Amino acid sequence: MLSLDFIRNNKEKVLQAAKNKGRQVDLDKILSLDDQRRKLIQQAQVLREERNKLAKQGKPHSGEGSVRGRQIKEELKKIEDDLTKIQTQLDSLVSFVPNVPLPEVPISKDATGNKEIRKWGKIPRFDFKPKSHIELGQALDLIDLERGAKISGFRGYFLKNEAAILHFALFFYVFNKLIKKDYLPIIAPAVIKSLSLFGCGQFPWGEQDTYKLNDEDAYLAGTAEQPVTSYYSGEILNEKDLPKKFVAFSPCFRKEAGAYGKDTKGLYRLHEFWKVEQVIIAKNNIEEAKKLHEELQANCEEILQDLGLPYRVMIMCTGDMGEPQMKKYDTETWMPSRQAYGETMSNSIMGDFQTRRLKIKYRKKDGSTEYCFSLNNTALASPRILIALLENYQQKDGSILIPKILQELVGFDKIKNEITTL
RNA sequence: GGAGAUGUGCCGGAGCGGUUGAUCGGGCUGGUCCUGAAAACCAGUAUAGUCGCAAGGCUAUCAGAGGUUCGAAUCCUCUCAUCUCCGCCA
Repeated sequence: MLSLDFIRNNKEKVLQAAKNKGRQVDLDKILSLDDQRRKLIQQAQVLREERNKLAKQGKPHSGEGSVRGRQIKEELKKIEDDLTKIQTQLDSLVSFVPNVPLPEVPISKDATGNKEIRKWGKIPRFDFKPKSHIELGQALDLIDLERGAKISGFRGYFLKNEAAILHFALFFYVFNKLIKKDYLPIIAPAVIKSLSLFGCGQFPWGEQDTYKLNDEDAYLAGTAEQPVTSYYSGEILNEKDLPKKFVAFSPCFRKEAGAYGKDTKGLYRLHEFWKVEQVIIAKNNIEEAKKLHEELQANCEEILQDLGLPYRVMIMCTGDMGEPQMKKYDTETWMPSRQAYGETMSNSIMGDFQTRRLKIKYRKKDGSTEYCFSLNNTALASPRILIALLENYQQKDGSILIPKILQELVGFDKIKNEITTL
């Protein structure tokens, strides 16, 4: 959420940003509502002041004071009702104003405007017809999509045998790696309240992509970003404790409401997956935030390099970034069956967009307070990463090699070309 | 799921209709003293909104939302959270 002051003083900038992100906002309406709001607040304040003065005289029960008191009560009631209406309307409109991208972000309507900034690794050349992870999964009894659909529904899956072990080992490996870099390990709840979802900017835009439970205010998180960024909501942190770096693990649930017919086969687009996420709560300083953003980026690239998976890094253009974001890198990993890079990590600077909604501040040395900045990047999401892992490492004999770094953890160095029952 | 209790500032803990944003104690920050430290003493120590160039004023906030009243931390209703006991259960 942007502050009304910022909107007022940067009207053109905000308007342009919304346009570049393909969003419509009515800033004139917002500013005029804000004017009305402030007038009403002033009127209410004057009345309350008078009421307080009368009350302090301590006149009991009847007399002139109580007559005026009753008048004030009525006038105040009317003003407060008007104010509530305007405030509600204003809050709703402001909550829809997207964040302003940084100057270096390419301006474009859609994904075609994303720019590749870096590439790593060699795309494997197979001297045989490589299988997709679906075929491999079936041949080696690693993935059961049929029974997944039978039991869980569309996009359901079972991971079995070595794939199940690999899935676990990847999380553990990545978790430990980031702990060694002084990220605080945290396991986050997946059942969360709308506060978190609104605070992170998932709502109001992404409601149709979020599972709502039957309880009054309970949703399934789409990412640990939501619970973990909200962790300090309503709190004031100490400047000396910033930045707070988390490595968070949680299940993730997504309805994929807008994705019917997209990536319907295999492990690419699922309703339910697990993820290790990096989350940072930082000072309100864009230069520092950019450094941390690069750190988050370096971490996820290091993970792909450890795993020996070829990838490229994209800077996302205005039209392909979310509303809360100021700058975003997507890291895409090579997936042979797609003959393309597929998104595996997403790294964003949110500025104070989320922290303003969540009311996360920090106290500076001079005693004043300011909204924090928030950032987050995937560390590893599985099963999606298994696509790259299984497909890139497959061998002519039908087996699949395991990256060195995981071998000790999983207890084998290859998935043999035979159905194993572990 | 059933029964009961409780929710006050960074923490502990008063207050139970009328200058209470809130006694007091602790903590924290600054200062005095001291070779240094401790102790002691002095001062300061919430957040948000709003008006103002500023100094500063005003308003709101005692879990949250409503209500009663001229006036609410104090009374009423609902919600939420926590604790204890029973039941169930990884």
